[in-house]
Amino acid sequence: MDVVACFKALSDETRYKIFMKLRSKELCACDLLEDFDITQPTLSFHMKKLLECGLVNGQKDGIWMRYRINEYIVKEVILLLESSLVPVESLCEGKCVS
Amino acid sequence: MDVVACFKALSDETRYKIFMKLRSKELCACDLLEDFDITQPTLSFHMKKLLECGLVNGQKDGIWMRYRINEYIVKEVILLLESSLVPVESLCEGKCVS
DNA sequence: TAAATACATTGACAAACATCTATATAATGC
DNA sequence: GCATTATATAGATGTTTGTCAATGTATTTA
Repeated sequence: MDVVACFKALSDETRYKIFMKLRSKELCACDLLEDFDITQPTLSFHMKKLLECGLVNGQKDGIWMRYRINEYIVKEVILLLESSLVPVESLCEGKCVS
Repeated sequence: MDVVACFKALSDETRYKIFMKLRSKELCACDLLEDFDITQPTLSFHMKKLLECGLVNGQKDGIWMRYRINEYIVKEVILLLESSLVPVESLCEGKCVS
């Protein structure tokens, strides 16, 4: 899991909105295309970024691509962010014997 | 809180590492500079990005700048990511009366 | 098999970004 | 006040990114 790639994927306004539109919903590219003022190739470019980092899964279904959030990866990203909230004491701060 | 700006801040390998180095520690720029193979102006550029989005706070202390993670903003980012994990039922899916 | 639909890929291009050197600013100590 | 130290800013530059038009590739249906 490349967390920096995940952040990069979410660091574009359009991709972040796409990600949020996928909350608890499977959507195909044509659904998403209706909601954004971008061309189909641009959407395809953005979906590729979201797929490559793993935040979104894509499944071919006939002529459609069904996209959905990969909760496993999202949870991993959350865990890494939470690790930045560890209280000072638990990090030893040079006082631990080990 | 501009969550996309936060993701953008963390979407660079160096900045992500800086952020992780700040876990539960206050560090000044000169501390950070030792750990990375970049020039001082480049570090300053990265710190500005981390400050602007709010993920990191900076406090001037004499000639030093003391940086630390802003837990409040990190928690907000985590909450937004968690909202992408909401189970389908709770989103109504068009079946709710309201 | 031919047309239509959904999506991906390519190539081009302007804008944004990460980096550097050089210089400026601010605080400290002599 | 002057030298030193820590950090910020400005300007330049090569790289990456987001976007589009044009085209390619599957898949379904007539």
